[in-house]
Amino acid sequence: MPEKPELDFPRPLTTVDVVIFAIRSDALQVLLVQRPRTETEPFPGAWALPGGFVDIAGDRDLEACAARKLKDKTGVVSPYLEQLGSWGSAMRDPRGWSATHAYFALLPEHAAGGPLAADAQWFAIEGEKVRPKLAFDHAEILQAAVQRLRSKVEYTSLPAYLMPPEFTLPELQRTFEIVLDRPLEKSAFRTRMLAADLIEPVARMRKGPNRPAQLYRLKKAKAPVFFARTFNPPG
Amino acid sequence: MPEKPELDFPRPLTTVDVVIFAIRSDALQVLLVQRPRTETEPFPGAWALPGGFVDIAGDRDLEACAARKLKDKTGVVSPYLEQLGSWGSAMRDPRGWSATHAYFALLPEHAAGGPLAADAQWFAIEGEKVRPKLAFDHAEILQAAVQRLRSKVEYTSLPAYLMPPEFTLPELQRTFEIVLDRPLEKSAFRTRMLAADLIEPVARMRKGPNRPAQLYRLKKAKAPVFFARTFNPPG
DNA sequence: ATACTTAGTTGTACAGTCCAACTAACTTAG
DNA sequence: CTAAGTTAGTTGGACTGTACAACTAAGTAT
Repeated sequence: MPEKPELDFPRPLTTVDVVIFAIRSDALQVLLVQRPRTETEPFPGAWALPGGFVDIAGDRDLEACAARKLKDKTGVVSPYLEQLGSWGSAMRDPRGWSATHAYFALLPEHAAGGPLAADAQWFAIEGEKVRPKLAFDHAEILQAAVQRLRSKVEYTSLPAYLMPPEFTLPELQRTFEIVLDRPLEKSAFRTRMLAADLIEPVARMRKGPNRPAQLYRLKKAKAPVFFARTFNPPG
Repeated sequence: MPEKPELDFPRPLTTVDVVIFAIRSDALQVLLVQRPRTETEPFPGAWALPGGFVDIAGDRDLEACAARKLKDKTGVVSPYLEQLGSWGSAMRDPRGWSATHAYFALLPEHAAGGPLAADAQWFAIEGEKVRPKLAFDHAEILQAAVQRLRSKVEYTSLPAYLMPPEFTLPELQRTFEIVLDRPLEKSAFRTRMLAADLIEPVARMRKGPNRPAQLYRLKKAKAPVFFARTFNPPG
């Protein structure tokens, strides 16, 4: 064994990628960025998750690095940022052994409407994928993010982070349904949401062509609520 | 901007750590290793999670690296190995910016009884901690592992991986209770386990000083089962 | 007024947990 | 041989929350 063997080990490339979700046009969408068309870069011109190398001089930790990359592309700070997992192997990046730390973020509708970085664009989720072929193993990471989001939406209040500051219960239910891609039962949904210490009514109504609906807002600084059951007990 | 700026970025140290759980002496225990007492190593003599640097020449991917480290310390292959998350920051390792990919593994009782590496030892979980002070941020990682395990045990069949090849329903319930650190209701537990397509009876009974109990085994190659509810609805 | 649409409630059925009491099968003490 | 003790396993009633469906409420449009 040589001295200081470990520090002399070659180190993997280390990146952070962020899967940024929002509801836009009544659909679940994800933010992608187009890779530069430089020949020295892998996957030139392909779409990829926003992300990049950890800056060990500037980034305090992985989450700060993820928040920075999110802010770079959207200009906003996400109300919800969760670590998704890490992917590392010899093959995933043609430049060599690399590992990425993946996060996923939920942006409220109004925040997702703002200006984006020039290379960024929203894409609708279709199934667990997105239409363009993604760089690296980002299709796999995106699929894991969609699965994780859907599975948590079964028993948590995560979609509340996708809502504007004030919203009605039918709008909240619609957001759950968009994420889950299946209809939910109205009365059970209302019972569950109102029983949770999650939202509170505001003194206004949403007026439309039909019966007005009560407006609610998230109780302040609210962490996601965990429910004791999934929505539909399985088969 | 210099050319090839990113590849010339200094890279973080990259490690993999494994939180290995087993039931021993009717308690949830975790495997720790004692760090070498070499002066050039950080935390000499302290207890730490088994792990170490990724070998980019030998390890195909992160999970293979975790499985290798598990095998090094216990000699066995875990029936359950799940990624827990990653921790990376400028401060967690005195040698510089480092990131670790943490996994957690569940060993069946009989596999956890075998010979260990010389520097390895089992420790009981007390609360969400272990008695010795751990190196690096391993106390935080261990705490996250215990929380993840407990939370998943509320609605999955994970403890089945901690059981020997044949076991009774009361033994399985006891394992759930050890992990959750709280008693469960007998009839609801049996209903749930038998309704799940998880275990099957074998043609033998566990004989003891009292009424014999039916022996079961896991249905083969069984992925963990997810239940639609937690055990005790909160509130 | 009447039809239409969406918001919100109500009632019955059902699934599964909670709690408690019960029966079953074995060992040990006397 | 019987009685006591222990653990395995079942049963039944109360309760919680979803499923399904029908209902009422409040607005707009014709």
